[in-house]
Amino acid sequence: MSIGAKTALLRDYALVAQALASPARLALLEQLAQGERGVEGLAAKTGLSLANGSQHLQQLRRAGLVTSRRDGKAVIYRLTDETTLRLMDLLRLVAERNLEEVAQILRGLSGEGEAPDPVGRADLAARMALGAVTILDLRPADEFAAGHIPTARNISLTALETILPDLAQDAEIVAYCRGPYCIYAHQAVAALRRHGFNARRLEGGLPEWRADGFAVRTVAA
Amino acid sequence: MSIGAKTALLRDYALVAQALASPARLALLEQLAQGERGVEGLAAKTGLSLANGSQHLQQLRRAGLVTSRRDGKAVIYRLTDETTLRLMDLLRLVAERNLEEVAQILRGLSGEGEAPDPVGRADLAARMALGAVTILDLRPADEFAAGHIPTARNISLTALETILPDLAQDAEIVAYCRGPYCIYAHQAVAALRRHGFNARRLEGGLPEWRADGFAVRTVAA
DNA sequence: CTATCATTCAACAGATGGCTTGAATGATTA
DNA sequence: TAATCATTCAAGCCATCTGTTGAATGATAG
Repeated sequence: MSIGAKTALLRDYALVAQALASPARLALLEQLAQGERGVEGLAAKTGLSLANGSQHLQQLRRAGLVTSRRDGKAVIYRLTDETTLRLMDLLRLVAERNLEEVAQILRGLSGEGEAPDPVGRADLAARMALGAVTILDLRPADEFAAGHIPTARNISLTALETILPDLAQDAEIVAYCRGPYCIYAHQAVAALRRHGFNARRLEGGLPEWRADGFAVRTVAA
Repeated sequence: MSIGAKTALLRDYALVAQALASPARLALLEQLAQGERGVEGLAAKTGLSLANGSQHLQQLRRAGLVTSRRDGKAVIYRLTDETTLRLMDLLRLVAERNLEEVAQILRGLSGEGEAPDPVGRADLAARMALGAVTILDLRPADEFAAGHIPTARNISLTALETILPDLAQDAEIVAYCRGPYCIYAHQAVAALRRHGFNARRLEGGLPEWRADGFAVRTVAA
């Protein structure tokens, strides 16, 4: 009994890790961190087939990372709680520190120049109160509409060049996207810095900002 | 390039999760959290065959969770850093909150009575300064010898009954073992409370205590 | 009550993971 | 230099995981 309890516990803890152990499921979780969504939307966003996405979602549910409810004929999935965000961020942290390939990819995203340290979320909130910061949201328009940092401007990476004239050369710019796995903000910061702007990334993304209790604005549908 | 970078990053993050996704490897990590060890010792402690244990350890190394060095003809493994402890604890937290089986097993370990909240580590340190607490270390003697909380008494679960007369009925007792996965402390607390003692678990175990920077005593060999 | 539609299930093929056995490595020690 | 010893490698077997396809479910809308 006692010896079996330990085994059963380890098996269950491993089940949670197992749920995180697939690129497809991590992508689903990143999407779910933006807000709840139906199966079809999630599959489309992550490039999975419908049945495959559904199966991955069920695996996440068995591990307790997501829950689902019915809304009409659709099934809406959402993260069970924000602890999952911390798990995902720790996975990234360990990979970044200990896996050479990850460090190399991230260096590549930042271009030749050194990437400056990201801006802390409390830090950004303080600067926003002073009104002295330009915030760029690099996510697709629908995710921006579902919730974004107040005063942030939604812009795609490809359209970034076109708004350069709008930006004051001495402005302080902070870019963010989905969260710690998202690379758009890295690339945007690299591009802006190549043009001489003072740009940095936000630490984490919108989900982390929201989890910290900071204000989120939505666009009325 | 850009689209491939995202895929590669997710694959690497999943690799870290994959390393955690096996009961055998979680057991190895729990052991390694007590201190560095050779392959043979780790295999013996976790009940794995030598070759199998070696393969699991290599998988952990590929994911960057452990590192190894040679010492004479032995290979000594150790945790890369203490971030792994946080990952393991989060896995437990999610499982405890969201998986019914886990909650049920933990309730079973605590016996009929409600288990009191665990004692925080800073809390215990403060009480120790007042000298008003009895600390029990439930781990095997060799792990106790490799490092334990000062003033703690090493006692096995089976021998616990024999020391009951030593304990003052009104003493405050705090029990701990390997870490958040260890069940000895749960069981010891349940047994002590059945006998009317005021016993609680320490939050986490020795590795977490050490990671928080509190003093650890070792027994000279 | 029937038709519709989003989601899930079932069955399959291919790939990967886990454990065992026996041989190979590579640093030490005699 | 040869022998020893802890560890790792290689090969094989079985189990599990992944993604696909087509059918089944179950709630809504007509």
